[in-house]
Amino acid sequence: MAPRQHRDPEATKAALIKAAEAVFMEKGFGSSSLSEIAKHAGITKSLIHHYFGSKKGLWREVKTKRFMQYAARQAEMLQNTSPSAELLRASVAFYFDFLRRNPQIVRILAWMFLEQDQDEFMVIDKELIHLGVVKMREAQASGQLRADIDPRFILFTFIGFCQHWFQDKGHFIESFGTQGLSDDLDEDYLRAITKIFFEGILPR
Amino acid sequence: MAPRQHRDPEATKAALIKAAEAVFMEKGFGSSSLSEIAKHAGITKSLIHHYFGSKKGLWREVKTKRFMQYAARQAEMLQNTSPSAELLRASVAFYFDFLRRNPQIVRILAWMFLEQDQDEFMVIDKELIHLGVVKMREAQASGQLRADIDPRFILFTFIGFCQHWFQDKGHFIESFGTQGLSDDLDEDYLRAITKIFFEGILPR
DNA sequence: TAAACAATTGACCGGTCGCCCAGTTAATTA
DNA sequence: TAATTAACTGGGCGACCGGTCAATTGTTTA
Repeated sequence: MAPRQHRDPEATKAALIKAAEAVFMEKGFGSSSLSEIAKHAGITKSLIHHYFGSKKGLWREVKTKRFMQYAARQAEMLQNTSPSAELLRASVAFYFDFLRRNPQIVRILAWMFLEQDQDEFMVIDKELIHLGVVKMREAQASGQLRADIDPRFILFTFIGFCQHWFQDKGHFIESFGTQGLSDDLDEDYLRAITKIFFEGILPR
Repeated sequence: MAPRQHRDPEATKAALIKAAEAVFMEKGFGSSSLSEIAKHAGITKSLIHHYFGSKKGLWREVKTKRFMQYAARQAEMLQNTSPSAELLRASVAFYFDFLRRNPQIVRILAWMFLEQDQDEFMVIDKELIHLGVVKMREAQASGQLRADIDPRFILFTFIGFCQHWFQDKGHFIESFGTQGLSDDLDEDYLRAITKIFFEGILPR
C-alpha cells in the first residue's frame, strides 16, 4: 500500500472506527478480524494497535462512541419528561423513534449480552436512570401513575418494550405475518404497546 | 488419549453437544474453539468433524436441540391457555418460569437475531403461534380481553416481556440496583409485569 | 535548517485455528 | 471366521489470528 502523502490522524481514526463498527455489528467481537477491519478501512492493521492498543481497545472505542450518543438522547428524553402521563407517552414515542433510527444500539446491546461483555461505561447512564426513576416517583405521588408498582420496573419495561421490538421484529413478521396491519409496522406496534403499557390488556 | 474400549456413538454425540453448548453459551460462537469443546467433553477433536462436519454444523445442532425443546414447551403452554384472563395469567407465569430455568433459550434467540438465520426454525412454531393467536381472539370475543388491540401484538409483547427480562436483567441490577426488592428478583419482576401487562400503569 | 516527533508501512512472530487424513481397533455383517 | 463397516485417535497441514518491530516519511518544533 502506497504511503499516504497527506496525513490526517483524526480522519484515519474515524475511518477505522467506522469500519470497525460495520464489521463488529455484523459478526460480533469474536468473529471479527483486525485484518478485515483494516482492509475495509483501507488502512494497515498496525495502525489499529497504534491508535487503540488492541482489538479490545478498538471495540471499546466503538461501543463508547455509540453509547455516548445513546446516553445523550436518553438525557434529552428524561429532561423533557415531567410527571404527567401525557409527557410520559411522548417519551415512549421519542425513545422508540431513536431506536428505530439507530439500530446499531440494539445490536451492540445484544452482542454485549451474548459475549458477556458487562462494561464499565454502563455507569454513564446510572445518574440518568436515577433521574428517570425520580420522575416516575413524582408521577406516582401526583396520582398520574399507579403507585403500587416499583418505578424501576416501570422504566425498565418501557425500555424493554422498545428494544425488544427492534430485536425480534423479524420473528414477528415471520411468525405472525402482517395481514391487516398498515405499511408502517413500527407505528402500529408503537400504538399497541402504548395502549398495553398505559392501560393494560383487560377491558376497562 | 487411550481409545475407548466400549464404543457408544450416541453417548459420544450427546457429550459433544453438551460440552459445545456450555462453551458456546459462555463465549459465543466466534470465540469458542473446537479444541476447548473437545477437551471439555473428553473426546478428540476429530470426532466433531466426524459427526457434525464442521464447527458451524455443531453449532447448528446445539441450536436445533434447544429450539425444539423451546417449541415443545410453547406448545404445552398454548395448549393449556384458554380464553380466560386467569389462565392467561398462568401462561405468563409458565412461560416466564420456563425461561428462568432455561436461560440458554434466551441466548439462542438473541443469536438468531444477530445471525439472521431464523428462517429454518421459525417455520416450526408458526402453527403454534397461530394457535395462540386464535386463543387470544376467543378471549377477546368473550370479553375477557380488550378487543381494540391486535391479538398478535398482545402475544408478542407478552413473550417479549419475559425474554427481555432474562436478557437485560444484568443491566437492571447494574443500573437500577436492588434496594428494597426481595431476594427473588425474578418473582418481583414477574409480579410487576403481570400488573402492567394486564392493567397498565395508569391508576384505575 | 536541523532535530524531534508522530503517522504509516510491511515484514514478521509464535500461537492457534478449523480441518483433513492415514491408521487402529471395536462392532457388525455375511 | 473372514470381510466390512464405523468409531476413534493423533499427527500434521496451511491459513489466519492478534500483536510487535524496525524502517520510512510527512509534519512540527527549536
